[in-house]
Amino acid sequence: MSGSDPAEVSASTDEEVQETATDHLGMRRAKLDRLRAQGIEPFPHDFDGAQSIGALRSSYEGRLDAGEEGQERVRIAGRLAARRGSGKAAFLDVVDRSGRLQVHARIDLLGEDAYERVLSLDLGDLIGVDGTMMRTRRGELSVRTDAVTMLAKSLRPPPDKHHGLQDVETRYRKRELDLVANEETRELFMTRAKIIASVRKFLDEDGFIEVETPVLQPLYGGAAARPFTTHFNALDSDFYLRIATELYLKRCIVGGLERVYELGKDFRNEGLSTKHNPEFTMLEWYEAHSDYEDVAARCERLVATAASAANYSGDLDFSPPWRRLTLRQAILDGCGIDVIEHRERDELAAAIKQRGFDVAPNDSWAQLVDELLTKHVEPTLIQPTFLVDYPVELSPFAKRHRSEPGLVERFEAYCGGMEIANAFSELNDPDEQRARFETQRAAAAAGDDESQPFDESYLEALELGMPPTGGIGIGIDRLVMLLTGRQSIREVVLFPAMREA
RNA sequence: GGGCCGUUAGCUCAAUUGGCAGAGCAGGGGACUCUUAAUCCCAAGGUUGGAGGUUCGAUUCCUCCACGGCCCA
Repeated sequence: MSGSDPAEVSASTDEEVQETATDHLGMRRAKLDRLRAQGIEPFPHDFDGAQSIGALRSSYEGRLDAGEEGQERVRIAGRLAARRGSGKAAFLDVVDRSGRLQVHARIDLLGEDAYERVLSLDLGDLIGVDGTMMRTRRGELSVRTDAVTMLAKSLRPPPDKHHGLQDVETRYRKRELDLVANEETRELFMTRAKIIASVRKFLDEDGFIEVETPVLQPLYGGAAARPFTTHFNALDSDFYLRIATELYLKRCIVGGLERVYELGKDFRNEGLSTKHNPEFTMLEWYEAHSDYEDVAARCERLVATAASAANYSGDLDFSPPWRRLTLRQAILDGCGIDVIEHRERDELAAAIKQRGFDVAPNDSWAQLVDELLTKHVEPTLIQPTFLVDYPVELSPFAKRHRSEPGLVERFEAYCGGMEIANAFSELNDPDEQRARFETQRAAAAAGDDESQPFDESYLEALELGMPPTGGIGIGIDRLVMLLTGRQSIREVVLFPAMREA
């Protein structure tokens, strides 16, 4: 944009401003023009040396009595959130990521022109403030300013200064408005970052290395889910967005990396709900020479660590050890049906009907078990609980149980009525893995669109030899929901998936 | 996919049986040198989500559509 012509700017006089009194954008643009006409750059390039408001507040804790003025020069930067008074002295509330601080602006310290510019600031403008620290007579820590700098003019009005932004749809679609208006939202996403940082630190300190495996995959796998499909132009072939990182991470274990983790997005082409966003953040780790018991122990320690990083203070008790019970026992407790006693499909279906529950006519034995788990057990698992020892039919990548026939060494972690983790002693016998893929192929042929595609290159990797390995996937968004007390995944994802407006 | 609820000023919310669509905040003009949801005075601000229908008259009743929330599948 070229420099504005003062002659043109003068056309934007007070009469014209008055004419468009409720044209918020127009009013703000007029002020922008006026600043430029005064030779003031409304979008300067930098503003060095601003202190964090939160840090400044802490450092003045217990310092300065009410009405007292300090000597230290300070500089803060943030968004103008409120203004009180005007005549010859005004109070501004400036908000940065760490908090809010009052600024006292006086005409005798700023001079008439600068004070006039302070009065013409709009709520939402980004400003820098220089001055000295003081406490008002009522004890409010404040900056007594002698220089206010426009850092970026805001051309749109911010949401209500007191009620914030309430409309859920707008909060999700325009998260920046939510972040500007609602301190709670800012805090939530800072907490989310602390949780994720604590997870990385925990694993790094335990000798894991963070790796990055393909998001775009020629074949998807590692979970029961439908994928997103895309076209790779240069290769002229269809690719999939990953639904899990599992198979590539185990290839890293085959390669000798011993302890690996990946923290990133998975994509599942399925419905949206308060617990499902189609792209979501997953943590998976794999550790050589471990089994699912070792993984469970690490999982409960990791979650407890994350809870403390989040300053969690709710009703859930994450301290290890968590409750452990078998899947069989959990379903028996939850609905009085012993799924292992009824190992045949029709037999189980009869038992379920006898209990008065519906049975979908085409569900397999495994699907019936999964249905019982999801409907009757999962909602009751509030305190952290490991359900252990799953049927082999539900777990194509888990190693058969060392003592229980027909079961695999697998657990799922449940908390707050939600599944948050899924783990197993990894199947490393390539021939058995091949047989499991064959079973999946048969399921696919029978119409199961969540079955595992046959992955020959994964089998080749296993044939090279994978050490005994334990692995896990943890849903990070759900973990954040639990640790921040949110009921919807959309509250903890910055920009959740939304239908086009 | 089904059920229920919602959509009104920039934001937060009202509006009686179907009878001129209102307030607070923000924004505009003015007063104010310790306010903090500042206060006081004045003026302004609307295609009531969209399209139809019923009616003399629709924010209100009906149908369809869009978007969202909650619950169910």
